[in-house]
Amino acid sequence: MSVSFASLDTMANPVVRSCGSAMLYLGDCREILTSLPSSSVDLVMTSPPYADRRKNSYGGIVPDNYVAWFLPVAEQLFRVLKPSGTFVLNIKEKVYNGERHTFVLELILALRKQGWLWTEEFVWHKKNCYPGKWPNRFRDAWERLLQFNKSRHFSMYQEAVMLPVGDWSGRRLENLSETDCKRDNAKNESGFGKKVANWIGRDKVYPTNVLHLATECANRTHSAAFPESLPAWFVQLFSKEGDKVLDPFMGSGTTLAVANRLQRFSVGIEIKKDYFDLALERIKKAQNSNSSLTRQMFR
Amino acid sequence: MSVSFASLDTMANPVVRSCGSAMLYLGDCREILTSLPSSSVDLVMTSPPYADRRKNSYGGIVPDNYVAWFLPVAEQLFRVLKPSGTFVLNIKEKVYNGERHTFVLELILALRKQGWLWTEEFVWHKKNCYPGKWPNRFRDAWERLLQFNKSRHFSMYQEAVMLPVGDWSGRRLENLSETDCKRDNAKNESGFGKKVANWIGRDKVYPTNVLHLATECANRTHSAAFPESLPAWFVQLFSKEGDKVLDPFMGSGTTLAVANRLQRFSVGIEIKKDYFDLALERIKKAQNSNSSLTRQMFR
DNA sequence: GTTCCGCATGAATCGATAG
DNA sequence: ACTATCGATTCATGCGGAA
Repeated sequence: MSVSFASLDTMANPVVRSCGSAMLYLGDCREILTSLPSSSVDLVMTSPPYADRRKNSYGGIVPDNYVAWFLPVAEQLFRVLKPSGTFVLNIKEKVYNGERHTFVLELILALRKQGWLWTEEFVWHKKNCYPGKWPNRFRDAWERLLQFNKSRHFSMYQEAVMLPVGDWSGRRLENLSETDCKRDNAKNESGFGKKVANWIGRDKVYPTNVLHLATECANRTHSAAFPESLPAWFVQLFSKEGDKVLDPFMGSGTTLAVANRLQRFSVGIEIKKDYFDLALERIKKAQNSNSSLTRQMFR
Repeated sequence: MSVSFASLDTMANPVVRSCGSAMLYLGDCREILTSLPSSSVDLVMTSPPYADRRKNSYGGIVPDNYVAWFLPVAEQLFRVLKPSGTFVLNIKEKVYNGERHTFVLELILALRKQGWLWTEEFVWHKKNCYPGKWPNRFRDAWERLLQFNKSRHFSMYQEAVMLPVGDWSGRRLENLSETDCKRDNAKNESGFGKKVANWIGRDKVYPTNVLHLATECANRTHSAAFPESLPAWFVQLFSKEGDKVLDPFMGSGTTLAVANRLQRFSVGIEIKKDYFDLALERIKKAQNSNSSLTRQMFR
């Protein structure tokens, strides 16, 4: 592991840290993105501040201004993304005055006008979503994962995210005792999904556009924005080893840590210093340890 | 069960059949809706014909014209719905030229301009979705269930859709063991794991806005677009016994049959005669038998 | 009567072929 | 070129027949 220091002389207070194959920028992504070369990124995977509830960063964007605020960023993402690349946006509108806000819908329409193709909308089903009880509403247990592309011919590595056959969740598990479950789960920790398939020893099936992942509560150090298995799934699906993954709203660096561990080059940008430091620390650790990714669960 | 004949003298070829507490209209809902009284319906639950690229198919609505086609219907629905009522729209955009079409997004925006409140978007996860394999896309396994209201104060009977543990009797063991595995793996700190154990002693659990239902595809008697448990859930959630439920795109009458069985008054409109006949026959049968609703499964 | 296995069946989508 | 049609692909589910 090597840590070096670099500077961008076009900016006022440039801070860059590289750690292995990861590069972390501290600053406003609207600025920093302009310094990245065109058509150099294979996958942009990000969960922008609003979905993260990080209201203080980026001046607390109110939903009505969200589209206008996001479009310049998206324009840069379009530029730095390879023609065969993919842009995955994790977002979910909140309730305002009793309604779901429409800024995500408007964002999709605006991005298309910008030239993006709205290829797909994945659903992330959060199994253990935030608890709560309201008289006119149930708990929100899903988020959008919007897939955008520059071209209809983009890179997709479906085999990398294949699943054990559906029989696994049905009859198979029924016959196993509880101790069997525990034992096999322990095995799974090192395998990141593949082991599960081998465990059954049967054919694999392709997943759907619905992702079943539990939100991680295990990590105490940072408020888990999303589980590692979420970016891991998209990193494996839309990039291969040696590709470059970009997260312009890095946060605590979940996407970067995963991309790094999966042998991708990664670029992260974060405007808040405490998050930046957190992410850097995390990448360093990931660089050293062989800690495994959390097991993914899809159905 | 009584079957009577009525006529609407404002229309050219009016056909109405009433069967018990259900009333079925044969004709174009844009016309027939105008004959229904204002503020008389508690729940509109419908799954309109999807926009389709084939002209021969039902309705033959081109996606680009979908919003313009739907708005007059929605205007009438707004009129006939009670202020405390709810409008649930089951819809999903298909892929056109490699992209998800945006007409659903545009429809939501247009409906809001019409005065509707976009209260919530439920996700119906179709566990057994249509098969297929493509180089750039996975199978589509979810549909939208858009909830619209006239007012922020609408009727909602959450207790009616709470998930009784008893309903799981067939698969409870599987569910528990599965969840136990996850708990052990996640080392959950928030007490979520304990909750799982409490489920056994607890009577009921509130659902989320994600519904897990399989499509009833190969049902010999009738192959419905959606399973009965889907409308059953919303009928129970947004209406009570003696309320009036309307489906302006009745199809084979799944929603009506369910509403009828749940002691609601129901009104169905269908433009195609073969579907109309099918629905009528179905209501008659439902009127006679005490067949239970398909078991619902949420996770 | 149970359980198990085989089979038809979908609110799908792409790419090639035909008009 | 642009649109309509068709074949190939794929998998959870319910039903019927077999053990």
